[in-house]
Amino acid sequence: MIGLKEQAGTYNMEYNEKQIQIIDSAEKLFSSNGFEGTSVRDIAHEAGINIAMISYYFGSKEKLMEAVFQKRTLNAQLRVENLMQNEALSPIQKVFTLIDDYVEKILGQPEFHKIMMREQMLIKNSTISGAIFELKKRNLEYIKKLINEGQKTGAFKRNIDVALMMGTLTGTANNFICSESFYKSVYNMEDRSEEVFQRYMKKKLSHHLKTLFKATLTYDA
Amino acid sequence: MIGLKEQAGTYNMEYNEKQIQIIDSAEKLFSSNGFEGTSVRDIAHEAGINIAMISYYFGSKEKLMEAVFQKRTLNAQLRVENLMQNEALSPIQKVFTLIDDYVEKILGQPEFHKIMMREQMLIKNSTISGAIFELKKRNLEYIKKLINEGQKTGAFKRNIDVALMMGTLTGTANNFICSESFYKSVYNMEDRSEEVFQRYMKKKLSHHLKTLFKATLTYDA
Amino acid sequence: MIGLKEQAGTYNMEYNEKQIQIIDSAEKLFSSNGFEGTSVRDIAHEAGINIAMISYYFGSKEKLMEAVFQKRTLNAQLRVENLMQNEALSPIQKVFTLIDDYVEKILGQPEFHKIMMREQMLIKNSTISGAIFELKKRNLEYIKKLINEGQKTGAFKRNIDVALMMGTLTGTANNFICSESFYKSVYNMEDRSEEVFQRYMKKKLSHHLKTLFKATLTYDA
Amino acid sequence: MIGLKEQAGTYNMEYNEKQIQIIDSAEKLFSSNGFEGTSVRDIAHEAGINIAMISYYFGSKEKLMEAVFQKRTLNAQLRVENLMQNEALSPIQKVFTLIDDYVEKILGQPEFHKIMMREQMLIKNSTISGAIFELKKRNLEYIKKLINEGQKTGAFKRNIDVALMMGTLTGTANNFICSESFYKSVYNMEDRSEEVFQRYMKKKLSHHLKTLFKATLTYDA
DNA sequence: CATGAATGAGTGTTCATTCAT
DNA sequence: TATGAATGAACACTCATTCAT
Repeated sequence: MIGLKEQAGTYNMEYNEKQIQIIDSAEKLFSSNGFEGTSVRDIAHEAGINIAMISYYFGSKEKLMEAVFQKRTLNAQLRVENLMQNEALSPIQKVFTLIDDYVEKILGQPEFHKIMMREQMLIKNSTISGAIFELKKRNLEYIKKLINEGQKTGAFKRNIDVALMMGTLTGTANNFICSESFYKSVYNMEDRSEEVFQRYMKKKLSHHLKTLFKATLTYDA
Repeated sequence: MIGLKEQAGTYNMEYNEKQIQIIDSAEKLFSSNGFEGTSVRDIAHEAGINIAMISYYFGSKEKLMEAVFQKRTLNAQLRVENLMQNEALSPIQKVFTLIDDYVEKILGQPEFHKIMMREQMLIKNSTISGAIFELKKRNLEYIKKLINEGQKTGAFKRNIDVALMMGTLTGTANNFICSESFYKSVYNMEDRSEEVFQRYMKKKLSHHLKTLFKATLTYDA
Repeated sequence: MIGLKEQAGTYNMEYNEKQIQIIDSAEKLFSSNGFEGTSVRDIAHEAGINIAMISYYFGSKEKLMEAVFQKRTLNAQLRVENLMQNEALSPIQKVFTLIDDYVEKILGQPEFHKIMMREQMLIKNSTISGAIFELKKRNLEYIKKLINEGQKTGAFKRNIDVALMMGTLTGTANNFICSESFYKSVYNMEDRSEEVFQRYMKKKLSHHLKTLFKATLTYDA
Repeated sequence: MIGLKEQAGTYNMEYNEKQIQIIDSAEKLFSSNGFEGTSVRDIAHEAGINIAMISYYFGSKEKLMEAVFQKRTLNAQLRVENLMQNEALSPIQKVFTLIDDYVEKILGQPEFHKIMMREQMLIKNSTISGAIFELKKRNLEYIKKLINEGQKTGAFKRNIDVALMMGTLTGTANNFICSESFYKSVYNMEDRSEEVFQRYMKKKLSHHLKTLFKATLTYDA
């Protein structure tokens, strides 16, 4: 309990092996079965630890959820910021990089993003949904700047709804991870390994989004 | 229990007043609080009926969920079929109609679509996720035909990934209903009535998707 | 664990600083929230020591309780013995001194006496309730002697039930500490400091009991 | 649950057989082992009912406690009121009746009064301790009137602290039920049946208190 | 000598469901 | 047909205690 208070809310908290085990198991189960659909017993069993440890380490099931969230969100922000400041890339190249990054991230960690989606969907505002809100707002600002850049140089057309474009990016990717089996069937890849399928889809999804964005950002209707 | 077996799985089942009350309450609560986050007691209370009625009428909480799903999905299919057969519309007009239809439907019944999303996300295949799968497959075939039509007339370019286009349509719309409060904030409409905001967003979202689709379908990179 | 066995049951055991901290915190919390209502975590936190120390020093929560009891009871006995042997006082003066002593003791350490009351009430015989039993028996004998003295000199009337008189003394005082807020309200002293109220009540209670005892011991019905 | 709300707080609530079983078992166990020392599982087992029934019928363990309290307190008040209005009795006769009543009640239901004592002792104000507070206040007023009556007729002396007299009455009786085994030993009645001992002690305790009160109320120091 | 980590049994409560009527 | 009563399993969480260091 003592350790708990010291760590709560900090970003540099370092988890020990058991805590990481718990967080990973929680991530997996939350995203498979939902927050409510996952019991602390399930998590403890999956992680191979005693039930009481979860309360011991994280205080509560919800706090554990927050830990899952924080641990994963941490680095995402930094990457976007760096990209924006890279002056070697043209606006459209930046957009493409953004797409590649996002597709890579979301297809590489589908479980985690499912959790985030689920949290967003809830009406009652959890700590987490608030954090997601802030994250999106920040990202929106960065991307707005990026689009503006392109518009100034004439590379992008005017009248672009950046928020909805962002919604299309995340929405399309989220849609994919929620419908993996559907896409597997569509592309006749039911028998391929998960890895092969994922690599294939990363390419496809990335290409699709790039086409989409390039057309929309540059094509004058 | 007797009535149950006769009804299960049929499409033309007619529900009595109480059953409809139950289904409506269930839809509302499931989408607000999730499937696991909603208790049968909550549903019974919301519907103003006895707890036991739910098991009595629907057999189980899950079966009730299926009933919610079936009731709402029923008509959707017919509309798509009709649209496809309408020879008065050009392919792009059909695409636009499809978009309008979908936006109208999803923003008009966000609760229901949230349920569907949640079900899709689950790993363990429920009856419902299977039904969603089939629904999507059918829709995909229709839309593929529609795109082909356009490609034949030269209105649409080649190399279009219809499945992912569909994913973009549904994904963008789903993303919106999951992030309503985010968009409200982005468009500075926190103080507007729910109705006004919804009407505004229907237009915006529809326009965005049309631009997106027109550019992507017709612009040759 | 090693030190434990040596200490258990002895009367002259000397506690170190930490142990005294623990005992004091335990006394405070036990009397506020009851034995079952107090967790070792609470005690550890109150005492500012590690949870494990309690088991380490005292073996168990119950043994800690016994330590609380023993520490406080130790000196009480000696004072009664001394009083009885004081030949300078008349029987009624001894009774009055006894009353003053008891009131002083019980109002000065209400927490501790609440614990004792609680232990006495329990059906299942704890080590402590046994110790209380013995304590009361010894005290009864002393007081019987005292009353007999007075009866021999004719100062006290015959037919006095000493056990019940003792019950009245302790019962009245105990009743007070269990109903402090009631008495505070009765005497309109809600706003006075705890100290002022306690001093006031010591006087009142002492006077009341003296009147009671004098009347009962000397008044011939 | 529905029935619960209708009944809560009412005085005329009628409990069904199972509810009474639960209340009786709860009373027994609470008074033996304390509130915290009694688990709902214990109560369920003692009452021979399912654990869940306790929450079902009473909402919570605490509410059950309140039910125990309310059920028993109900009639006590009425009896005191009636006694006060009885014009056939002299003040001292009323006091004696009060004593007889109280002794009868408390020795007849020692378990229940132990619960009340325990609740009173707690620092954190429960609903019950509040109810006890009110009960005592009301009773104090009645008894004050009674004493005043006696003082007007000259039967009782002046300068009587009614609150503390009441404290002596309840304190002495409470002390007895908390120390039954002590008194059994004192009066050498360890081998007598519970019934015989109780009858004997009712007489003794009643006599003691009457002597005490008569002496104190009438003897002019 | 001292403690953070860990445990398994226990807590009160809520769950979806079934039973008796 | 309809329901209040009842159930056993499960829930998140806390407990006093022990262990490894």
